[in-house]
Amino acid sequence: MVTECMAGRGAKCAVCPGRQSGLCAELPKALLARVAEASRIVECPANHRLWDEDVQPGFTAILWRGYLRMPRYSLEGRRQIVSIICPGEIVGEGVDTRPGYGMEAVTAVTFCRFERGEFRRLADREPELRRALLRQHMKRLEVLRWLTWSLGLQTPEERLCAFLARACETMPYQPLPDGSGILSLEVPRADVADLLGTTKETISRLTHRLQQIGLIEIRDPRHFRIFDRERLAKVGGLSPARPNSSERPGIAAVRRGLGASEGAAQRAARAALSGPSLPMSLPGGSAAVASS
Amino acid sequence: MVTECMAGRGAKCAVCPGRQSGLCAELPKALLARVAEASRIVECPANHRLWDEDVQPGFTAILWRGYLRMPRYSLEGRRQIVSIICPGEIVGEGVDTRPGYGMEAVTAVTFCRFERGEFRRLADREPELRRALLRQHMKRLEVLRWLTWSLGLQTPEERLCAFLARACETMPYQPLPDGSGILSLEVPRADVADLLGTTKETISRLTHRLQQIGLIEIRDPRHFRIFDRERLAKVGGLSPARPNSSERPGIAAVRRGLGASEGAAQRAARAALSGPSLPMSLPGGSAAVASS
DNA sequence: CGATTAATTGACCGACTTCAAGACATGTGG
DNA sequence: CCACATGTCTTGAAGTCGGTCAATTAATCG
Repeated sequence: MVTECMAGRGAKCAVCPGRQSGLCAELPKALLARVAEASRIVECPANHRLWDEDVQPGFTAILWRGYLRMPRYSLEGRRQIVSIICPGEIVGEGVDTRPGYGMEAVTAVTFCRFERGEFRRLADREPELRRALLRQHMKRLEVLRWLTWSLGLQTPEERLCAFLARACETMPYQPLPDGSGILSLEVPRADVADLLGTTKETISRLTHRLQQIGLIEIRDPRHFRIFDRERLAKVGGLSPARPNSSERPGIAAVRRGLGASEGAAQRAARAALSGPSLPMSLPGGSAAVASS
Repeated sequence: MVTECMAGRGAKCAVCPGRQSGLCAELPKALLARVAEASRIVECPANHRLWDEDVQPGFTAILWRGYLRMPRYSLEGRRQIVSIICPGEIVGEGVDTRPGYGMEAVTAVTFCRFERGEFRRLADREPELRRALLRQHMKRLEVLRWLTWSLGLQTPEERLCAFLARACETMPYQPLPDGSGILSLEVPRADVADLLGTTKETISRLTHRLQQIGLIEIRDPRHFRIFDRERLAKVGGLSPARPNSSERPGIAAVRRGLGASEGAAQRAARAALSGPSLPMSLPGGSAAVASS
């Protein structure tokens, strides 16, 4: 199942797609070399289980390519995906060592593998690495908080919009001259559903609804044409107003924009109006205010 | 609003209720003294806002007494509480510095306050503190993951049971000779509702339903008599996680035993029947299997 | 190609939200 | 001590979103 690829030690990072994002992007070159030295490259196919929910992972990894999911099951056998790990992110070190959650490859993946304790030993010696690690933890926590918030008080429709908007930053997205772009959804419907706390049926219905109202176009189940990313993000409650997003945003930009929604005062004012409607309800037919 | 209490430096930890739990419990005495030296004690009343959602907190704190909540609002003004902080926990350092989330006192609180950077400087010098801090982060992440999972695929009823079971560990709980005990719910209904992603009405209805079936008894809105913690935990689905020892007594026991009422095996069997029912649905009227 | 899996679409219905009003406690001032 | 206000909690009735079940179509792969 697991193939080890013995690329030349030095060449590793040069060809790593994750080099520019996530943890590695934050490290100075000398340190990066030392980190690379301690690891080896591994790849495994889609749906491979990196570790089971009741087993402590014996290693740490930095994801090169592909996507991981972190599921937890209910007693009835239903599944909630607690996070999707994207290229450049680190897994297993400190954050993911609690039982109850497995780790599986959504797609075929390639990653840098550090044996047990290796990474921690490095971090103990290198303050720079430690700080980068802490920032990674914060990002993970941040994303998880967003998901919690979203599951708590957004509709599936809003969640899907938010998901798609973020996918434009974290998954293959090819901009077209007219401002739209093609998003390759690397994650199957079922996984999206289980991440967003809904069902595949609902996901299907919603994507088609978004198509009806002209937000997206479904070319095939895995490829959407996105017409208006900002509007998607807005419906998804990500960030009402983005200051100056230069093109080619990069992951960091999303994360930053994520929390910076609006001031407390503004929010309080709106709440005081007692208007219970969605800020940008979709014509399609979600609750919205409609009647009155 | 904020009262500073100038207790004698040395005496601080001796009288701190949080001394035995959370971060401080993990530190060696000498280090603890150094940590205490760097802080001062502050208290503030219920509903005081420690910081706003769009403001970076200028300090770090270890909670002595009382409870904090971490809310995030939707655009319509609805609120999701992303975490409840209990005595002994640390806030503001690294984990809570992202915008979008405020921090408010649920009850009157007392805490150890470290000025900006003070704590981080300490952690940079003290590996022990760093490790303890990391463990704290993991716990926070763990709880948040549980909440995410719960919001994703538990019913409000199950969530409430889980919440009550955990409250028996984190809030004043007085055991009675007959095996039951009195739980003082320090958190108002509205906060519980916003934590569990439901409404105060539903919380009210559910507590009364739990009373009807004899799981709890409502003495007054803030005090419940808990008859069977294990069963509560089970209904709440709290078993899969935390085989980790060294936890406070009680919750670890959930995994064993479970009495004659119903075992996991039985439940699994039911699930296998493709019965879509709740694992321990209550007579009150939740789904149940019924038809077939 | 047939066979298996993924995605779609439709019909049904029930748990929860919403809206609204009443009960209950607590506090304030006259 | 009562009247009144305020806030928390409770209870009822109605409406609906989204889950479940089921059946069809599309994609994928030996």
